[in-house]
Amino acid sequence: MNKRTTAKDVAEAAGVSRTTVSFVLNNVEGMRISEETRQKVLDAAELLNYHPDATARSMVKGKTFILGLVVRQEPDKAYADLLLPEVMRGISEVAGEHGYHLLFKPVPPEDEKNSLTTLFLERQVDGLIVSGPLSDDQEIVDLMNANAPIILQGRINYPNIPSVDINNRKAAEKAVHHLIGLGHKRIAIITNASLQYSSSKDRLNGYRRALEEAGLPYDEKFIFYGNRTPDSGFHAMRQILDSGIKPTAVFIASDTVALGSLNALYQNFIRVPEDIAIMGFDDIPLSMHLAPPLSTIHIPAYHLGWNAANLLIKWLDNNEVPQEDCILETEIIIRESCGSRKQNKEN
Amino acid sequence: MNKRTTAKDVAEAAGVSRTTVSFVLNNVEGMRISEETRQKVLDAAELLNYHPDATARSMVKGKTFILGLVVRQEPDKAYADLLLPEVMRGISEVAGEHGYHLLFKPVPPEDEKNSLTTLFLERQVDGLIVSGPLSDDQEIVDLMNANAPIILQGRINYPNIPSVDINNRKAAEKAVHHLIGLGHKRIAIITNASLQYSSSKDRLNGYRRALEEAGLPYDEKFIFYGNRTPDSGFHAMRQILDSGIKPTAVFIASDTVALGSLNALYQNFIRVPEDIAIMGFDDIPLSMHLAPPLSTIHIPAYHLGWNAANLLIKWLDNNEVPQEDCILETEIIIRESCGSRKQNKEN
DNA sequence: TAATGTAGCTAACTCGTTTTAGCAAATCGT
DNA sequence: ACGATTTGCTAAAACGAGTTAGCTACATTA
Repeated sequence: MNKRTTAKDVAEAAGVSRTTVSFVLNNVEGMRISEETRQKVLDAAELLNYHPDATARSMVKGKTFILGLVVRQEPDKAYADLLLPEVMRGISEVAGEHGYHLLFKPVPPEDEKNSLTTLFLERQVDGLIVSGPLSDDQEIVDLMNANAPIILQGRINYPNIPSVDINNRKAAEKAVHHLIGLGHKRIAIITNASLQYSSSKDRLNGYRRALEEAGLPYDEKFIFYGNRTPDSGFHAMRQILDSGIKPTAVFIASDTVALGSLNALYQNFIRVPEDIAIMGFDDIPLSMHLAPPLSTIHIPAYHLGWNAANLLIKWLDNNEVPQEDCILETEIIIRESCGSRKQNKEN
Repeated sequence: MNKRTTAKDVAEAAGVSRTTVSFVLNNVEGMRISEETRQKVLDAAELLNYHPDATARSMVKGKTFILGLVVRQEPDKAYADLLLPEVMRGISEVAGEHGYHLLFKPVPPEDEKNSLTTLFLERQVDGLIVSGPLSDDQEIVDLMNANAPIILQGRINYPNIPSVDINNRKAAEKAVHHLIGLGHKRIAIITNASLQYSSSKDRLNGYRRALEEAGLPYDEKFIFYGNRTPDSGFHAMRQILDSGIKPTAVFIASDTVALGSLNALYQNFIRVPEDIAIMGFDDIPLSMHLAPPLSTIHIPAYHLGWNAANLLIKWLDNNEVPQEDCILETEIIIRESCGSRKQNKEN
């Protein structure tokens, strides 16, 4: 069991002090090191294959250089989320550029032991990005008040928490408006998740607004609930079919959920879009490959992650709390699942 | 800017030494602490909301309690992988139970700066799980020789590297055998990735074996290449259609790739399974929800992750290098994309 | 020649824990 | 009542870096 090589070993090999080794290897400004010594140190470090211990460095710097990405869901749902990887990719890209690593962890809301707070207070991470918070997430509020650097990917009912998000309400409105424009009057909705999540609530609100603006009735019998998984979409669609409400269109507020719904329709020999129109939400990468390709709302997931990471790192590096929220634009993507009677063809 | 509370603060508040605080909070065996002092310390820690600094603890323990999950792919492909989240879930579950966190990072093979080695030598992580290695991955060999705790999820051409895997060759053979059993004689293949990856090579070999066993010709004109993305599947299928080889069945060695292929067929009004049979591989969670539901080979992804994490943690905690490889069983899942003329119905 | 400056380096402290070795007081045995 | 043991606690070292303050030797200036 050979031990790690430390700065001390390099110092001895080069015949200088540890201090000098540190100065050379970190290119410390204002420190006068002769070119000769410099080379000796570099050669010794190279020879011994020296890599500074990140833990020790964290210790003295007071930073771990790790960002935490926390998803406010049960692990099975967190890992089933087909949009999240894109968000992660955005975060990971920025993190890498700035020398940060990414620690990923699903932390369900009521989880006590592995709580958000612990993650931060034990200094496992320098800061957190919390994806998909509840609209009333007290733990986040507490953390913010304790000056924890934390960026929301989503929204909570509490002011002044830096966040990166889309306008869910407006986007859902756009989606339903599209269905209405195609002549649909009996439009059901399957939510993306339970209404304790702000995104679910907002999307449902958008659905309602669109109906009301068009003078169509908002009827609770047309509301069904998904919970982020294809399975939940499967069951919700079965409920719709069993309910006898006979919608001509369904707005499914999550493409992941829509996957299961489409399967339920397929199994019942109901054709899309001929027999029923389906409008999704999220534009997960595979939506375009479904049969039929899914019309949906595009969320710039990569950019959400990118922006969240940038805000957080600016906070950490410059110690300046981001002030304005970052709201990115969504885009309606018309493919084939609504039967584009209008000859729309974006993307 | 209020400072963190340290063990020293707790000690002062409780009127004892830091040593005692440490003993009490860690329940150190064999150390005699009076119940009275014990309570004073616990109360003080509670009152001050004390959380021990993970970095300092790592420093003295010589462990970070972080596992690295490294994917041997470009970030865009790593995050597009629809099976990986299941593997992660398995790892994450075990890691959590043993007090480890999970650091995720795509590290493409030729990447110099963010290399695997750095991750380990700088002691960012205690050990690594490397997913999807190249069959000839020198960096992994070097790391192993440097005694780094590292578990492969996959296989490389080098002995004695602990790994968790499936028998790709046999599984692919099973898949193609199924197609042959249905009467197909003109069977094309789209690989899951480039042949530098061992899994791709093994699956292609399985395809070849199945054909040869059945006395069917192995023809290079029937081989097409995917690279883990739906897009690559789309293009490969287009090539098949353009090639004029007119297969009656295609074995696509990755469900993710198959997604794009199915889309290409859909766009060309080619029906599955009526006009062409499609056999997938991986059984990603959404395969069952596709239209038509995809027949495929089930990989126990969660359990691969679970086993990899367990091996790694055993290695780290007990300092015993796992000896035997762990090969999990696959299962053929017959759904509808091959047109089950035989009345098979598993799952 | 003595005072000042500067180039080139290092000793020693710091970060917040865990852990080893050991000390004083209380209890025990005879 | 005196030595041996046990109880209950603490001082100090260690982990591996970064960083501050300062030291020596030599060059420059008055």
